[in-house]
Amino acid sequence: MERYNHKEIEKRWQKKWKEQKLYETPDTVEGKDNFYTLVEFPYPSGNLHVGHWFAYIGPDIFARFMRMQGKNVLFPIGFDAFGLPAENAAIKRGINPREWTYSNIAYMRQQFEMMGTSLDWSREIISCDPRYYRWTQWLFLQFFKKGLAYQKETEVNWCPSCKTVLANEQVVTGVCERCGTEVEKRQMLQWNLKITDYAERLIDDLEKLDWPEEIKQAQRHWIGRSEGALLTFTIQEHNASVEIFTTRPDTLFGATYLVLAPEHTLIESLKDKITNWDEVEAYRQTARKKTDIERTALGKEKTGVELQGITALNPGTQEEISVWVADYVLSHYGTGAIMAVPAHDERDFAFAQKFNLEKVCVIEPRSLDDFTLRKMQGVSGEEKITGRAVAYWPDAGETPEHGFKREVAAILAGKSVYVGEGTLVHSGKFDGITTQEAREAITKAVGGEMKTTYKLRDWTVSRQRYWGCPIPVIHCAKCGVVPVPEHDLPVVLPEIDDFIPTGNGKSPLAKVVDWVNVKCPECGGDAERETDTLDTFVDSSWYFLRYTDPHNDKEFASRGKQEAWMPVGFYSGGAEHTTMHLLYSRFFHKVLFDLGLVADTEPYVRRMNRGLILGPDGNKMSKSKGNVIDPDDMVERLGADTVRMYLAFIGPYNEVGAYPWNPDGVVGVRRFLERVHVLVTKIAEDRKRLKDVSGGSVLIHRTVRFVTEVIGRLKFNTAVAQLMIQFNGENSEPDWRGKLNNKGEWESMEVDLMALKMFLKLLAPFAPHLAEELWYQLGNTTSVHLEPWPEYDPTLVEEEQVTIVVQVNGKTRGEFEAAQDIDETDARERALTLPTVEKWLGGKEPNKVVYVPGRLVNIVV
RNA sequence: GGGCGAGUGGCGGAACUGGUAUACGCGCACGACUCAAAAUCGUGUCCCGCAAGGGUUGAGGGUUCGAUUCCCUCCUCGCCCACCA
Repeated sequence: MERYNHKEIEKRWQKKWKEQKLYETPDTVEGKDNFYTLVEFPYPSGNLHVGHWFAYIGPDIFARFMRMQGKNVLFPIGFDAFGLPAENAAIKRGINPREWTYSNIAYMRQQFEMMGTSLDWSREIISCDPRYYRWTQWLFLQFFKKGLAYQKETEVNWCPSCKTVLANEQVVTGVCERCGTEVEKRQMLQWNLKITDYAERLIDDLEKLDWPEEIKQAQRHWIGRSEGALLTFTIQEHNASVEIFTTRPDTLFGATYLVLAPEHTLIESLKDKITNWDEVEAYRQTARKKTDIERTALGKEKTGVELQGITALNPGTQEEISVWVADYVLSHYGTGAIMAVPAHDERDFAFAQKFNLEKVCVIEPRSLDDFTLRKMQGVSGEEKITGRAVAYWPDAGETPEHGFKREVAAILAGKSVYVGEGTLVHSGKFDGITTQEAREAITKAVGGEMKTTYKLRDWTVSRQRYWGCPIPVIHCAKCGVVPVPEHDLPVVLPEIDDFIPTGNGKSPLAKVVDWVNVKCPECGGDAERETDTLDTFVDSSWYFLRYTDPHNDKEFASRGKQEAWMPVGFYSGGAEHTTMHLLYSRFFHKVLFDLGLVADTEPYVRRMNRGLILGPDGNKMSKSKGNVIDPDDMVERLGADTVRMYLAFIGPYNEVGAYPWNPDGVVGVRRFLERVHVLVTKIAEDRKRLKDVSGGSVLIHRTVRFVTEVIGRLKFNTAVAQLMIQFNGENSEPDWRGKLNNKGEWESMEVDLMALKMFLKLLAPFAPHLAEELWYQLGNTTSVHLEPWPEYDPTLVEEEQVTIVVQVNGKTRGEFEAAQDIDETDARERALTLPTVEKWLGGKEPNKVVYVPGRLVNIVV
């Protein structure tokens, strides 16, 4: 008998499947529903690591399962091929980015094939292919025409030493990754997409999605909706005003100063009136140099400068208040200016403490409840009280009520911050009303407006990089920004040799004079091409649509083909894309919907973030740590089926866990597959042992039910466990598979052919090569992967006889066998008469008996 | 600092809507086969205890006849965000 030769088996079937085009998906199949399974397309970094395997194996199992369930399954693949690493490789090693990318893709393709994935390669897309990015450009133009793509001075990371713009990932703790120089902020004219216009819909439409709650929650936080008010403060004597945003207009009467962000334009316009301009300007300069990290890391200590010579009028109190500039106010959120209420905001409180500014308390907490007070055990037994903004220990012997009063006194005296709700005080005619009522009342009274703001900022898509999709616009001195006419698309990325940045912040493309200089499509005069390229997140914001119609050269995807497949039924990917890619592509899809280009407003029905595979030492795999598992090597030694099945077995696929690769764990799976191989091969050699019994054993039916249910929930690890139980047999069950004795010879038992076939079908999604091999060995002549998924017999899986557990006071003291549907009276009777139970009762009468039908009796004494 | 998630044997993990905690795999121990070893197969394997029995799902409290599961507090780890007015 031949040993389990995984190399030979896997290679042979991979070739056959390819010849048979087993996994090519037609757009429609008579009598079958379509189902779209998607995995984020990979970046062609060079080779597939174990993480890629893990990423694709789960969905591959699922896709194979869905196919056998009778669905016409789209499971496509492509490459997210633009991006920085290709350009870096070009600069460092003098390789052409295109060649680098395409040779990586070629290598990765054959690795994917080795995995035994059921991907449909006929629909492959590559985002750096002009046939693809032509449509990226076309879509960009649709955004532009709708006013959703615009140019604006936007902040970039600038390395003064390399004289280049840096991507966020090139800035490590505030310094340039390459040269270690401190990174500066610099304003540059950049293309942005107006995602903020869609903020509300992006939040509201989350409701209807079948996504894990934590992903939705993360997106809500990212978008960051907050309800508040815009209030206007006039600048005394200078005929100017400042608009501020606050979520707490009810605290207006406690606003004792204003703070402007260093970048606020008003500062510049009041230059003449500000008497300490030099000081102010110096502060602004320092703030500009600071990176975000510095602004926050040194962060707790507040800094700022008063704008001397100007004051503002608090529209509530009509009192003059001072105006400050401080970098704890962010220019890009709200209006870039705040009213500071030190008595009721922790940051303002800290600032006021430092600069000795007045604090006016305008809210009085009504009761303990306003503090959301909690009593708890302290270290030495005393009680600690926490409120929204306070946490303190009452003095010895003090009751919580005393502590509360003391704290209220501290708040009223301006010695403590209180950010909770309560009743207004020191607020003129508004005294006595609740903070909730006051929000709108005060806003109205001072002529402000209620306003919803979002943390979400517009999406800057300009990149000063070569290896990206060219932005299809032309700058004409006369006509301004002119879109490239659609019939001139694609704007092809020119082949160049010099990828070194220009030094003035422009993309290397700016040096390609022939390419840059064009005639204006409108006036025919001299004009220049835009030299920025698009963020790669733009490429990946619509790729799932292209898969539905990958070869279309008339449209980005025809409406009919889209509708055959969209929306994506199941989308699997990494947790790192929760707020970026997932949000961007949802935004894209909504815009396309509004343009009448797609049918749904949401692209993905179901989303799952997968876990992470760690090195054997429990750390993230990295070359420097030497804990990288090379999948090629594992496949060589153990076979793709083993690696696949081990990855399925390693932990629950639908949870964002981190699973260490255990080299010893893999051998367990390999041993299992070897046993399966030996068994089926032996049986196939000795056909007369096969017995075609109708029905199959009870165990196989239960296994079918279990595996079916669990694959649907993506708990592949338990499915594998059940397949092992099935194969090893269960003591209580008649052995379904025959048995080998110690010498590897058959005991004279017949094998249930039906059960064996069902087993191989269940195995097929996990170990597709081995299952196929054994399936043919049993005499079948068509692929196991084309078989319908086995069905279980519901009458067989229900147990008539069950074990009912008997507890006394919640502790298990015995059990008895009974019919599944035994009624309460009988169950109670049986339980009470068990000798062990009688012993534990010790003659006492039970107080109560709880009966859980078909499961347990709990006797309480 | 905030948000989200997780803590179960020596290890990865299982346990459906609260109902026999530790399935399955690894490891380990013993046994069979072998001259021997590897491989393979079999048996055992949460802890304490000779046993009867008792204890155990990060710690403490609560709800319940019954809690890994629900609630509260705390601790630890992971991820994301980080002065968002």
